[in-house]
Amino acid sequence: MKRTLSAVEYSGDEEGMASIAKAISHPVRIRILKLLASQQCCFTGELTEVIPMAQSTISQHLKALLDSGLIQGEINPPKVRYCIHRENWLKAYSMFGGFFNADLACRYDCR
Amino acid sequence: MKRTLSAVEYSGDEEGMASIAKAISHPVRIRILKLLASQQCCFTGELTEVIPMAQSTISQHLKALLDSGLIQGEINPPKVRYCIHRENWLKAYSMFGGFFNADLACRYDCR
DNA sequence: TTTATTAATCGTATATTTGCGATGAACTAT
DNA sequence: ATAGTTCATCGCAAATATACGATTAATAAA
Repeated sequence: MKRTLSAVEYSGDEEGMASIAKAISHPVRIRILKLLASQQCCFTGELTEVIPMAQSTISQHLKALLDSGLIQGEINPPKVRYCIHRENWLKAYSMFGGFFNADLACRYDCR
Repeated sequence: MKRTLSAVEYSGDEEGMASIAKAISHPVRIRILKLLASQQCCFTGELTEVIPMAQSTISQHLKALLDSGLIQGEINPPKVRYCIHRENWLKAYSMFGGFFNADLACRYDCR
């Protein structure tokens, strides 16, 4: 890609929000998160059985979620147990809540 | 891309969330939304002056936001006035709020 | 040690996203 | 009618994302 020389500078907030949003911008990752969040305790790789996708693909999506910080993984050989990363989950909650706050946005009607 | 024949079926919710998330998965689109949301009244194309990016690129991002439903545009020749789409904005608020609801997710600690 | 299980990673193919300049469309003003 | 303004769209190039099968790594079980 032809990249701008003087690239736009974004705030940490802007990049953070975008990064979390990107993590949940694919339906299968939303499903994975819902599955993990609905487990009483945490979840392992039965995801592969529940979601009709190649194991490698699901592993890739898990990595994306890990990188976003929304989940965490605990190695439990030969299995790996994934679960929601509580702290970051709460952060995301307040992040999106603050962003989509109705009071901040569109105080006046546009029409 | 080699596409799965029997693609995973997603719920409307899953696709809706993913679609909105994708719309805000780029920092410049977050900035645009923040600019629009912070305007007392609505905004036009001064975005081009405020954001150091080619006009065509910004137009593309605006289109992406339009398609997501998060903003709306009113043609006001030769200008176009963009603003937050209040109703969909509120929908997004409750959507993300419900998703990241702390009670639903991670009731138990994983470690 | 050998075998089985689980999951990450590699390599590859294809699709999508991102960014730009150039052009075109729509409308105003002269 | 002509020129100017604003913005969308086109066409291109490069980066990223997505999906898969094959392989590898790590460990448990035999």
